[in-house]
Amino acid sequence: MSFYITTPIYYVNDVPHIGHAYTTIVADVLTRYHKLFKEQTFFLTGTDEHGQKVERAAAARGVPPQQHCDELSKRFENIWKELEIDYNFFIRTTMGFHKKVVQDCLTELHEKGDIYIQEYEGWYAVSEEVFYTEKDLVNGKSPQGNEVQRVKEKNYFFKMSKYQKQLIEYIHKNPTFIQPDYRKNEVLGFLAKPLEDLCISRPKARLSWGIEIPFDRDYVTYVWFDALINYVSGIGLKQKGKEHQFNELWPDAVHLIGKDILITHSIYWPTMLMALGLPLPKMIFAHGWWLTKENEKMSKSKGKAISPLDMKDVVGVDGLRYFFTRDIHLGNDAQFSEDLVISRVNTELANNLGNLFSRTTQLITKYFNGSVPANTQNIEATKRLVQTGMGTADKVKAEIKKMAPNLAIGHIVDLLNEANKYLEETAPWKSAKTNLAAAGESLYHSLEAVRISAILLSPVMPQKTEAILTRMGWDKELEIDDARKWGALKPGTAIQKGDPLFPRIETKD
RNA sequence: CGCGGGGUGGAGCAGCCUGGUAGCUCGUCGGGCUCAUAACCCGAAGGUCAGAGGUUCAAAUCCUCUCCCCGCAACCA
Repeated sequence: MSFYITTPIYYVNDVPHIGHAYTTIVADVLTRYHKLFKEQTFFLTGTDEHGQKVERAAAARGVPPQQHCDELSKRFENIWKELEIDYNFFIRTTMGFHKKVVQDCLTELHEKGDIYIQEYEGWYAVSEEVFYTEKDLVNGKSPQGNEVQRVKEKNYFFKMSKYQKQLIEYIHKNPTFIQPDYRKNEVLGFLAKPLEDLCISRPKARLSWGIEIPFDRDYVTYVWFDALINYVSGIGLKQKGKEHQFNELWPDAVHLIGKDILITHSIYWPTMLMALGLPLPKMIFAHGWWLTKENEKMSKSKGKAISPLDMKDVVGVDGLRYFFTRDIHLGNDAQFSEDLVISRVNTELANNLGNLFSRTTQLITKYFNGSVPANTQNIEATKRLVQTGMGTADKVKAEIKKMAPNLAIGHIVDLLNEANKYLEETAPWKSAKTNLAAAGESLYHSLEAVRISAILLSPVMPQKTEAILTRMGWDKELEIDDARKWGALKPGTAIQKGDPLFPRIETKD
């Protein structure tokens, strides 16, 4: 059992924004969880680099398109580094091996008869270099108001329609193939109408920045063929020596996407795979959007106040990762604002986790010379806490398997709440004066709650949780089994005091 | 009749598929504690679940209709 997750490849010309960051962070968090579960994982992301926009942007700058892409692609790689994204491979559609795989796929489908050439007529706006259909035209001109002329052009088409019936059957037989369920219904609704075939080429005369069609050197392939293939080329399809890796990973593939590209991923891509005789990915999961407080989609024009990515400077990278994972039910839309981020981070990270850790370590320092007290279980309340704590790891795992990281974190927060209550109930700051053993017991178990929570939160906040665990002398490689074992922390271990790991963030007003 | 999502105490949401005392977080109010990052703990107020009709012993939950928000609308060379 392995876990292979992909993000879409981002259009290299785009400035990295909240949407890119959200998808990528969620993919990273899920990957790290599966690693914690000791599964083989593979996380693929990258950039989509061909097409007219890139060609034009490069020309406008007076640089070769490849150089333009090299520079812009780096912006994504750099920001992923900042956001602690730990991908296995960063694919770029301009990489040689990828082009080769795309061409091999095109050849295969051409030979099979699933790609054919056909002549079309349309209205061409010379100044814009864009084709329009009859219904696009406004008063006989392009939507931008430019002159259009009638032009004929030949292009290659993929026989998508041929696989429509097969795809519908597949979706019915595999109810979790497209998630959430309501997205599956949306796709089935789309498939209720006859599919048209997919145009997959552009003549070089109009677009040269693309992958050349191997059986017709006057054309390059366009968008979908170039881009979607990355999901299989990136893990070794049609590459010598990588067959094993490909076969191992591909059937477990999860495509994490935004809901805007649901149709391309749930219809174009599966039919392409069917034509290529490849199995379909295990799951296509479409997530929702972050909206403004007014429930509007975030856009550059509207969100001028604060860039969501700048939130990492306010709440830290781990704080932002926590918010993205915790504050939204994967699939749905949710609101994003500075207030919401700060509030979530303050209540759950500063007040709940940070403060619990802080009070526990300070009491241990004060009454036990900074070394972990004995693990006894004589107090009634201890048993209840242990009971909750032992079950947390499996609850977290179950929620992650259901693609519900927000609920997974919810179980961890529950444990932390329990621990805070426990501390209140057992009041070691009082009992230390009359019954040191009882105080030690309650501090030991409070600390265990923190240790287990930290291990279980490590996929979400790699840096902060490492800092917590280091302070309690826990330097093992993290795995979920250690979060199942209540009492694994060795009595006598030295605890380091330190500054608050999650300082409260003060709001301006 | 384009497709889809949503309308649940002041705010943000869960619950709806598989009907059966309306739940969570924040906020508000009162109390406790004082180890801790003005944190932590206990308690309270506050909702006829957008509206109407229907099915049912029973509906936020199923069906029908209406109103209101919000997205998407690929391919279309």
